[in-house]
Amino acid sequence: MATRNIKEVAQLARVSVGTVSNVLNRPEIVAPATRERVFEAIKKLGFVRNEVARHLRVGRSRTVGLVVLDVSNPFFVDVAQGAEAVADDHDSMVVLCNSAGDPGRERRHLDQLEQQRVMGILITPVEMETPWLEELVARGTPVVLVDSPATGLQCSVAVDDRLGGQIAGAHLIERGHRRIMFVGGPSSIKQVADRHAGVTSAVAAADGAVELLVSTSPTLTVAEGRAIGERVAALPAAERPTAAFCANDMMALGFLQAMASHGLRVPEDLAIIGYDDIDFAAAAAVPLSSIRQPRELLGRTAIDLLLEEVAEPEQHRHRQVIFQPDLVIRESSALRREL
Amino acid sequence: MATRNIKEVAQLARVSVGTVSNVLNRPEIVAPATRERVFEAIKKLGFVRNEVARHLRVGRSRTVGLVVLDVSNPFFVDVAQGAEAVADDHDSMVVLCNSAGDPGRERRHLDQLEQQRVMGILITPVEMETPWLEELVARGTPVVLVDSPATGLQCSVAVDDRLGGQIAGAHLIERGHRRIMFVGGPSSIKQVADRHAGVTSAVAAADGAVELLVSTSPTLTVAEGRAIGERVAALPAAERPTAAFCANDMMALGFLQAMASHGLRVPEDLAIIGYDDIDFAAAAAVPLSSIRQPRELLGRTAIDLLLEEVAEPEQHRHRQVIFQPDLVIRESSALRREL
DNA sequence: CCGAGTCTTTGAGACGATTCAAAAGAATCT
DNA sequence: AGATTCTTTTGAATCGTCTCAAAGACTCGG
Repeated sequence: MATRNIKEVAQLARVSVGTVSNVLNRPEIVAPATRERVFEAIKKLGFVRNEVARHLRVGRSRTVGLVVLDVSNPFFVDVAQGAEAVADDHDSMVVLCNSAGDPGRERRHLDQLEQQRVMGILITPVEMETPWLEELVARGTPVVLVDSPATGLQCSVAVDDRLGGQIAGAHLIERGHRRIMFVGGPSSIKQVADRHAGVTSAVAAADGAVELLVSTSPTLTVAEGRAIGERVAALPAAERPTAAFCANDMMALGFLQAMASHGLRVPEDLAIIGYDDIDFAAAAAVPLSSIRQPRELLGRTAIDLLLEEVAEPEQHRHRQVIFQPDLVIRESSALRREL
Repeated sequence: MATRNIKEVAQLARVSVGTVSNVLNRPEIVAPATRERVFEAIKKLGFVRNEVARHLRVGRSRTVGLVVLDVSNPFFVDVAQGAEAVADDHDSMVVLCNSAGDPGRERRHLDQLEQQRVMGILITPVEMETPWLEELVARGTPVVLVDSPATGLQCSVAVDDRLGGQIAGAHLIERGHRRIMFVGGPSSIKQVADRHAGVTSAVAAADGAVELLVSTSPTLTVAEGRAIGERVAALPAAERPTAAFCANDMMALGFLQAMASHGLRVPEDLAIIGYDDIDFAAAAAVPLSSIRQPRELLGRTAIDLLLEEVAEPEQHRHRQVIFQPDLVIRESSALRREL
């Protein structure tokens, strides 16, 4: 209730509001004695600067919005932590928003962030075409796309998902698999589409000797992975793939659970490889092979690009940063299959 | 750049700023024809309402801060999702802040939130005594403590951690364990202290027949769990506990990994039970027994209490809501040990 | 003691939306 | 037509802070 303002502080310290403002923002230009008086008044009143008014006057905010596809996926949490670490050093704040794969929620979050006049937005869009994102950019909010296609309209950081898919596919083929399933999500998500394209090209390179099955689901969750796993486990052995490449580790974990509950052994009966290499992948029932992405680095780089654009809007040139994924082989795909 | 304001809209629509504001806030009191003209102007200019100015004038914000101990712990992510679901229905926004167990970071986040004049704060404090939190409350920001002690100064929601510890201890004792280790964190964290007290009381109830070892670490992470696990695995079998109760599932997962890498079988050589029952617990190398907490409900209830306090500050009475934890038995503690 | 520099402090506008008393305009009734 | 009521619209004041031109206070050399 008793929220004090600069004017009350000025009164108590017997100075003008301008001086109080100076003490707050450029203390070095205020005479030490005055400065001291003002500090005392601030402490006595319990004054806390109203960032809202400051922001209104100054015109730019110190917070950055980060809109992710799924907060319950540790991959995005790690990206967020990377971004936050950098923001901290620039006394900015990252507000984390969860679109949960829903374009409607995504849009509401973007609207809110724009209304708050955030400094900028980092986003992993739900869909490849997002007209309102482009309008938002056109109206002047800097945006950096995270782990997503580069449209040239803004900066982006991404990991080469096509390459990741290719590496995963090549690895399974090298291990002797000839019947591989891609367990994916909506192909409207660029990452999913690229990983799929990657594994497809690896299969194509194997000269027709390898068969690629595809199973998709609306979301990339543990539950969906388990559901697809159930269906696969129910197939007669001859029709079943011998390996599954899951679009992310969450699905892979669910898929793995389904195998276990149906008494199928991993990797003997079916090998699994996931994507992202989240920390929980190594702790799974069968430690999960995965395609590793530099998660924190992704977040750090994204906000670096944003801060760069904000600092020098004039001479800023949009850039596309692309990282390489790595293959991490664990037990779930360790076995070499006899042909 | 081209960020339009209400005045430009008014000009284009040939009305006063007051009318534009009315269209935005109480469209029903504006004549349909005028309303239409204003909407057109808004669309043509790409006007987006400046929430900062609005907030300054109106005095209350529509965002709630949620400060958690560890964003990388899915438990807190689930709490956050519960809170966000409710916030959504009240077109409010939850901003998630991570104290990462560091009182300094916690304080910085609280300062920032107070400066932003958020509607209120939900927090799982790092330490039991947090003087600046009390000052913040005294200055008028409503606070709800989440999963934390009730001081009477504000509302709180929690799960009975003592009971949870007791249930976990009783379960292990019932399974025949006589040498149990509590794998905990800093006892300055109330949850840890309570879970410890709970298991201690369960041991005491067993009439001296059971020995309780304690191992603590500075943080409740997978890495710390693994480190303690390494030390335990290195002990001669006779000195080793036969069961470990970990202060949360993250530590339990780390502990489990250490067992596996030292060739110790779970639950045969050593049983494990965790706390929180995060989704990944069931997907672990050995599915993890755990004490389940109503995670989303915790978040929902917390923000409900906050909204209630904000809506009627006068007649609001602070309340302490306490939920009961449940025991979930999985393979990691399923075995009955022969005495 | 004066004038030219330095330091400090002042205070009147912004910033963009909301509010609300009052004015203007329309409709109804006598 | 004039009085009365109801509906719409207006625009000045306000929220709390920052900015910046200008005033005031000091210092110092001549």
